[in-house]
Amino acid sequence: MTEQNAELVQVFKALADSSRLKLVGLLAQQPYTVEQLAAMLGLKPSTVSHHLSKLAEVGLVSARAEGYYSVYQLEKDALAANMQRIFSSEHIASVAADVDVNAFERKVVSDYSLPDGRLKTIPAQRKKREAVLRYIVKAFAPDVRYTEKQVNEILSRFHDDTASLRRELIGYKLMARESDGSQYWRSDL
Amino acid sequence: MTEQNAELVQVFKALADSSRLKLVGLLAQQPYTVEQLAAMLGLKPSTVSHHLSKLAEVGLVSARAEGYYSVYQLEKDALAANMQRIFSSEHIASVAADVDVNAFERKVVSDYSLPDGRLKTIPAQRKKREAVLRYIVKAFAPDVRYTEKQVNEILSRFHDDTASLRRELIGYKLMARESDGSQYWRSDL
DNA sequence: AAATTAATTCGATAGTTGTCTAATTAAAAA
DNA sequence: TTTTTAATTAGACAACTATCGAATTAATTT
Repeated sequence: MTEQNAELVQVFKALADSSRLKLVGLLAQQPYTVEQLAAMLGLKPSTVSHHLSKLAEVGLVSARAEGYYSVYQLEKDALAANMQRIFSSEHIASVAADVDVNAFERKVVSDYSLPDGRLKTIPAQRKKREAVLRYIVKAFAPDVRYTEKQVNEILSRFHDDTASLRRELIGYKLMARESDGSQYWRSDL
Repeated sequence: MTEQNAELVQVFKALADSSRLKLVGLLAQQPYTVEQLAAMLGLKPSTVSHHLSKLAEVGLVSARAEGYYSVYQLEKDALAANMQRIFSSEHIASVAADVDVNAFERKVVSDYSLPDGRLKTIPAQRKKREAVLRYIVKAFAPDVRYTEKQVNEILSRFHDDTASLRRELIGYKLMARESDGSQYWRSDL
């Protein structure tokens, strides 16, 4: 989900600043007031307050009121939990879960197709040729046997050079044929 | 050291972007070319190249040339190493190692001091009073016994209300005295 | 009640950065 | 060799943000 990603990005953003990283380091030792932290970092209290609220937004620190002081402390559990969460390998994988892994192949097919659906050319480059062939092979039904003539008939809807297309489909193991060449069928499933 | 901090900040910055986090997620599954990644993320190749170079700067990904493609892959070891490094509690502490923890107390003393070194007032607030007293007590030599008269003589260089200062020094256990009140000495070492 | 004081919020500014298009480089295909 | 093609670099623009000073709020001390 994208929200997963967004939440993670927020945590990283919160830590991706030198001043805030120092704040976390200081609060890891003991709680401090805003004024104390400001003096130690050489920043204005308003600036430190701003940083602390960013850290608090993602749950890394919390404040308790004491007199008219705000005493901030590190939420060590939240920090540890985030770290666990962030770097478990399953999660790394899921960060990309919502991106469209087929977008590249679709783009290639689109780039090589004319408005009427025929191919401009057969791509010379391996990756792109394969993408186009994987698209073309879908024009054949699964579990159906075709004669060479029928195969050419279908392939001609994509490009005149049906011989090349047929040879490549076999080469990439997207289609297979009888050793006597009498029948063809999809073998990409 | 500040460089430690700076390097860490760079790693966090590298991960603090939604697109780059997706790139890491994708490359965690398998290597890809820039063109493929661009299609999957819906970005221009130049943008993806820019992101990848940021990730490469901190060692999270690397590229190998293959034809005129650049095939990028995730440096899983570097990722794991960073994670270890980042979240070991010792390191967290060291992130703040170079900030001046005494800056707050020095600022308080400075704020309450006149140009001639005397106190404007004795701070009413506990934290600040303690900071000032810790500064004043340094005017007494360690391991020396003082009469009350000598104590007052020294304290009068800071403020006329020597009685209050003396009482507070005892109260904060920065100085001690004989039960008969005949002798005073530092007890803050 | 009046005056201090710590914290927060608001507005402004300077610096950073994500993204794009255009130009350049390097390598492969024709 | 000439033409494609993938990648990178450079330049530009818009969005974001770290920091500060001023104004506001909330709580304490006098």
